[in-house]
Parts: sequence; C-alpha cells; structure tokens
Amino acid sequence: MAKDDYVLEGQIGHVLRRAHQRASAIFMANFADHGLTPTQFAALAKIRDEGEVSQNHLGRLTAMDPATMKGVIGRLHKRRVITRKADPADGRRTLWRLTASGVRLLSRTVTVGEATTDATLAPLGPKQRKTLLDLLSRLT
Amino acid sequence: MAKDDYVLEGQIGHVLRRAHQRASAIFMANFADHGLTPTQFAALAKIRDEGEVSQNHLGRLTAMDPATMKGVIGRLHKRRVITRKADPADGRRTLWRLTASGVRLLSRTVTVGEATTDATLAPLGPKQRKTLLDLLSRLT
DNA sequence: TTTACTTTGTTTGTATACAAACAATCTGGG
DNA sequence: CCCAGATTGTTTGTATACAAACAAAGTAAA
Repeated sequence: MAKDDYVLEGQIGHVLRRAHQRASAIFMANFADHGLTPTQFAALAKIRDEGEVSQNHLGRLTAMDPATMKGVIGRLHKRRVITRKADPADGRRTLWRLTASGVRLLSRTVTVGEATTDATLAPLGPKQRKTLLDLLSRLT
Repeated sequence: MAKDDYVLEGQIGHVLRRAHQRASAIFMANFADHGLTPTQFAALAKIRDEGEVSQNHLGRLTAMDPATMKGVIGRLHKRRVITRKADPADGRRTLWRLTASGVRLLSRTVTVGEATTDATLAPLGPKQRKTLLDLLSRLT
C-alpha cells in the first residue's frame, strides 16, 4: 500500500461527518415550523427528563461543551421555553427547568423527533437500524 | 408508547453527533503536531487526487458548503500549502493545487490519517468496521 | 443575438463546537 | 478554621456549517 493511496471516502471520520450532515439536514427540514435545532431539542428533552438541572450537568447529559451549552441555553431562555433559578444549595449553579410554553413545545415536537429518526434511517431495514445504532454507540 | 417516552439516546441524529464528536477529537489529538483540522485534511487529500480543482467542485467532492469551503481554502492558502490560478477556460473559476510544501505535508500525514481511522474504530472488529462503514454510507 | 437561466465565488448572519483563561464558589484534608 | 484543589459558569478566539442574497460570468434557447 503506497503512501498516496489514501481514500477519503474510507475514513470513518469523513463518513461520520457526512452522515451527521445528512441527519442534521433532515432534522432542520422537519423542525422548520418549530424553529428548533438538534441541540436545542436535545437540551429541551433532557431538561424535561431531569425536571431541574444545572447548566454544566445538562451539558454532560447532552454531550455539549460548557461554552456551547451557554449559547444553546441562552437562545432557549430568550424564547422563554426555559427558566432559571439559583440553586439554594450551591451558589455557583443555575438550575434550569421548562416553562409551560416549553412543555407544550416539547410535547408538540416529540413525534416530529421520532419521524426525523425514521426518515434518516429510511434506507435501512429494522435489523440494520439496530445494528447501526449499536455499532455507533460502541464508538463512544 | 406515550408521547413523553422520547429517549434522546435512541435518536440517530444524537448518536451520530456524538460519534462524530469523538472521531473529531481523536483526529485533532493525532494531528496536533501538524495543525490540520479534519476538513482541511480532506480538502488537501482531494486536491491532490484531482491535481487541480475549482473551489466549488472541491466543495462538492468533500461535502462542504461554498461558504465553508471558502474559509477552509483561505486557511490552507494562508499557510501556503495550496496555490490559486485563474481558469483560462472559465473566468468565474479559481483553480487550486498543492504547493511543494503541501505535497510534503500530505505525504507526511497520510499515515496519521490512517492511524486516526484505526484508533476511532478500535472498539470494533474487522467485520464490524466494514458493516459500520457500509451502513453509514447508505445513509447518504 | 438577446434573453433567461445556471454556475461560481463572496458576504452576512446565525448556530454549533471546543480550547484556554478566568472569577466565584464549594469541598476535603490537615 | 484554613487552604489547596476541584467545580461552575463566563468570555474570547478559532473553525466548521449552512441559509440567503448578491455580482460576475457562462450557457442555451428563441
């Protein structure tokens, strides 16, 4: 194998980047009416799961950098779908929770999220979908 | 299945995002000495494959938006690993090719790229790697 | 040839994504 | 109690990523 036989399309990083691009595009198309990005939706869903959660902890749950999390939280807050509260037990923490509007937005979009996964995985059969999810999870 | 049974970890978009994050992190660690990002490396490799290529066409080959391509090209140009040339046959086009320095940089890093793919796929066996690549390719 | 459409590259604006440095706060060990 | 070290959130800077709007240049059809 010569040094210059490098084929971009065989590199897992490149293939992952393209697959993620495609998934994001489908997501954005499906959520256009709701004005939510994939990370914003992920944050909303996790906040609901937790009920109340600090900014950094939410970042860990959704795999977002603290700096990235700040931006995502800021935009959700500006839209009034989440509210902040000081943590009485820890002066450093800000606790976030859904507003009534946020609860409505989320319950309105959960099915859209599922449709998005379905559309993204459309080229694969049920067994292959499971295999893909499984293999991808193992990379983490 | 109730509306609020949405599990973030089962959404293909989220799983792809995390896998891509991990692959990028491994790439950046491996290429730290060479100061190349995944997209910059992809662009270099494709320019070498093509010999000479226009900016937009390179973008299609590497799956990059024209606006994104401009930034990537600009940074590679600033580093003097690629040079521009007007296309004599089409006044709109800018043709890009590797400089001698770019050729050296690429031949020095091809093995690093392969090591990166290998490290990223480390949790999987040979057969599983092939399956993953195949399934991901089909999503595109 | 003239007009309509397309392609190429640029610019602006928004949204991740992360490194690095920082202040405020909390925790555990002595 | 005190202090070293860790955690939380912020800020700055760099690098994708893409929508939208645009000017310049090419193409094809009438």
